[in-house]
Amino acid sequence: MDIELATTALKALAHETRLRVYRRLVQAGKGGLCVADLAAELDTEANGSFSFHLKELSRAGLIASRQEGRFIFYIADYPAMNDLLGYLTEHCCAGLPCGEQQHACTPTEKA
Amino acid sequence: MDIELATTALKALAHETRLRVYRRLVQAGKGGLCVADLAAELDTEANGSFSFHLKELSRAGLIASRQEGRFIFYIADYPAMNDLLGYLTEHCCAGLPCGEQQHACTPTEKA
DNA sequence: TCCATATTTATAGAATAATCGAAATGATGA
DNA sequence: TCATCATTTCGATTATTCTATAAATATGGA
Repeated sequence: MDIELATTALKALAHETRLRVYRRLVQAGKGGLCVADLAAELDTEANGSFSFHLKELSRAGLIASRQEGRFIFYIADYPAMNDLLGYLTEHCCAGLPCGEQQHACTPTEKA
Repeated sequence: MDIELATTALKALAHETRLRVYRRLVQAGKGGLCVADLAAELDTEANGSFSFHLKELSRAGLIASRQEGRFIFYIADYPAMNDLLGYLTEHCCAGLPCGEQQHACTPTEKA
């Protein structure tokens, strides 16, 4: 993780719609959600603006997509998330013990 | 943590200068660093632009300040950081076991 | 008091990002 | 093939954020 990648990811998350999309996908697990369902759940429309935000999250490497018939499913990229969180807290607290724990979230096959 | 606070924090971090400041302060521990030292370490200048970025991080609740003589020390707000990280990963992976660990970083008195 | 240092505030212009509506693409089933 | 649904692309407009510069405030020392 370098600083450019990190700011791109943070910028992508720094928007209400995108943050809600991302959190919902993180919660959805490995199966992901298709655009229409995602929009419905977040009480918004699957229009140009929504598509733009999905692309921003994709571009930042935070989510990926997969086509299934005429639906496109988006899925959270868990390793990318863990990298970002790790980057924020790296070498914290001047090396003194502070109860630091690396965050880890690696979904199982079933999820 | 609500979504507005979260986007404010992420927006604050989504800038190269501010992210570098923040990471440096997280690493500095409870003592923090004064503006001039911070700027020197990050190879930038303690000018209006730098001050603006510090204020953005402050406004977002990510850092705090304390005056000591004519120096102002900035300090990372660790609980705020932990709240933000927790917010991003809340209820991840559809409730299935995924090795999730809450991040925790609570500096000791000495730090 | 006067000066130097540390930091912030103010303001304006430049750069970036967000929103909207309409048109375009691509997959599916009748 | 045609109509339809799901989604993206494009272009214009508006809003937000960044940078730079100068001036202002506050502190401590001569």
